[in-house]
Amino acid sequence: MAGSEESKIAELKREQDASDLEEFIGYNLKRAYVIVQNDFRAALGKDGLGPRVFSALSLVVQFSHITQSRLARKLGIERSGLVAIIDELEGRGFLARTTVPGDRRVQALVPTKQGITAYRDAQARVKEHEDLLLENLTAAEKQTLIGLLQKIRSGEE
Amino acid sequence: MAGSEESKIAELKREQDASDLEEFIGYNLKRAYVIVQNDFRAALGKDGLGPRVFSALSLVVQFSHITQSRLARKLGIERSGLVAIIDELEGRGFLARTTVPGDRRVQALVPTKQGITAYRDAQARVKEHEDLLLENLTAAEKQTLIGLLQKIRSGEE
DNA sequence: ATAAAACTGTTTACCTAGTTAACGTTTTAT
DNA sequence: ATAAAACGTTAACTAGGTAAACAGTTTTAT
Repeated sequence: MAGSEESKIAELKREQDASDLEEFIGYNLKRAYVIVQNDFRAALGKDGLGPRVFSALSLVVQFSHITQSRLARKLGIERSGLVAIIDELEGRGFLARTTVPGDRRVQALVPTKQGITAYRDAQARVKEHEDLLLENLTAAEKQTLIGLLQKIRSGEE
Repeated sequence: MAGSEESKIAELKREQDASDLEEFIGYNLKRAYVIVQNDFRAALGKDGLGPRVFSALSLVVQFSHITQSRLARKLGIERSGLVAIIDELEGRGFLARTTVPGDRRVQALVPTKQGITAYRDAQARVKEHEDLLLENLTAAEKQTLIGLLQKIRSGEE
């Protein structure tokens, strides 16, 4: 056992904060998520895109002409919930709902030039903030973390 | 480069799903968090404790006579938000708000016997479900994950 | 050919989880 | 003694999501 004065203090401090909760993946996940999400909001500012609107725009830019149903599935949310998100992006002039010749049910989502540049800009700012927030994690650690999180995600269809 | 038929297919599939979003820690964190949180709810059932109520109870059991302010700080939420949580736990008969002799502002939170057994029970069920959900992660991976998440958490005061 | 089933986008009502600002009470500092 | 701070609480608000129902459209069975 470590016997130095420092480690005893550190041990004591850890004991003080320690709780059953720390053992749960879910709890740690949530606490970390809240921190990163707050940083995200700080990165894009008060009138900037919210996390979910940013995510939707990202996918529309990358997968032009995607339908709302497919987009909702990709985001892992219900398509009813996507409506307000697309409304906002359309309202900001970042994408358009366009009709599709073969199928009058769907409306393909097409990013505008403005939407594309807005996304590139936001992407850069978020990345910058995230890098700063996580500066005490090495590149390898970040990659490990993403790998483990995706392993959790891979469980769901 | 891998040349087998399988790897080409796997590569194609990965490409199809790949998006800028996967690079963001925040996005991966959120998606994983949603999965684990849903599992948590499944573990405790429709009328079971919600995640935050469970967390609050956990800390009250472990730190008997804690005040609401200190508890809120431990949970990383505002003390105003804690009121409803404590109301619920008190309503279920899992804890009591008790007056403190020296200070008439505070109300020490004391778990009832019922609260303690309810917590032990819930704790076991959540752990069981979490283990099952994360069965494709090794014990070492889970520990690594927790360590990395706590490294993120350690950034905030 | 026609009826049934399935899919698309949408609205509405609801739920969970949290914040900020204000207030009355009590305690601490000056 | 008085000002400042801390405690628990309420009220109004924001964010993010679900479930159920709907009208219109397309696909599938028969």
